[in-house]
Amino acid sequence: MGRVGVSVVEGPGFPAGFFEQDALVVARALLGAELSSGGVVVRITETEAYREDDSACHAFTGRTKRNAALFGPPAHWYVYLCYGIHRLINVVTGPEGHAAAVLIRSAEPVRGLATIRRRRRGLNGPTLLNGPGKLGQGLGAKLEHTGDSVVDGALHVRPGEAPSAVLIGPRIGIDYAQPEDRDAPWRFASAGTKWVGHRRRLRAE
DNA sequence: ACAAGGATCCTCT
DNA sequence: GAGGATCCTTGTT
Repeated sequence: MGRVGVSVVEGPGFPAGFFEQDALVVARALLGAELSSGGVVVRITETEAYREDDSACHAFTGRTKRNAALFGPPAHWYVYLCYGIHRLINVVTGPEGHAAAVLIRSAEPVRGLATIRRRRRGLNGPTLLNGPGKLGQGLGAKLEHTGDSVVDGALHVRPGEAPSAVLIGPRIGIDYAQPEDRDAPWRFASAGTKWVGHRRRLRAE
C-alpha cells in the first residue's frame, strides 16, 4: 500500500523522496498518518490526489500567485480558501515544477477533542471532521501555512498506522472537470472507520 | 476598482 | 439528494 522501503529519512518518520512520488501513491500512503497543529492531533482517514494535466487540479489553467505553491518543491503545504470560508489542506507532491498535490479530506480525532469541538461549534461524532472544510476548521488551518514544511511546521504530519484496507472512489465536487478526470478513482479512504464522508461513493479496491 | 470564482457545508425533504 | 448560503482572495480591467 504505497509503502516505501527506503532507509534514508528526509523528515521525521518519512522515507527520503516520499512526497516526491506520484500524488496517487502519496494520497494512499497518507491514510493513517497523524496531522498535528498546536495541541490537536488527528488521524487521516480520507484523501484525494490532484495531478499534473488533471483538469480538476487548480494548476490546470496555468501558474498564478494563488496556486504557485503547487509548482514548488514537494512536502510543503498548499492551503486553499474555498467559497471564501473553508481552508482546504493540501500537501504538494512530485518534483519541483510538477504541479500536483494531495487534498486531505477527513480525519479522526486523536487528541485535543475539546479544542476541535469548540472550533466546530460544539458538534461531536463522525461528522466532526469528515470534509475538507471541517478539517481545516478543526485544525485551525490558515492560508499562511502555504509554503511551510509539512514535516516541521506549526502544522505538520507524521507517519501512523496504515489502515487494514483501503476504499476508493471518484473525487468529490469536481463536476467542472473533464469526464475522464471527473470519473477517475483518485479518492482514497480508510476502510472500517466512520470518520469519512460520502461513503456511498466508495468501493473496495 | 470590481467581478467572479469556488476541491463546501448545512438544512431541509 | 438537492438547493441555497456565503464571503474572501485573486485576477483582470
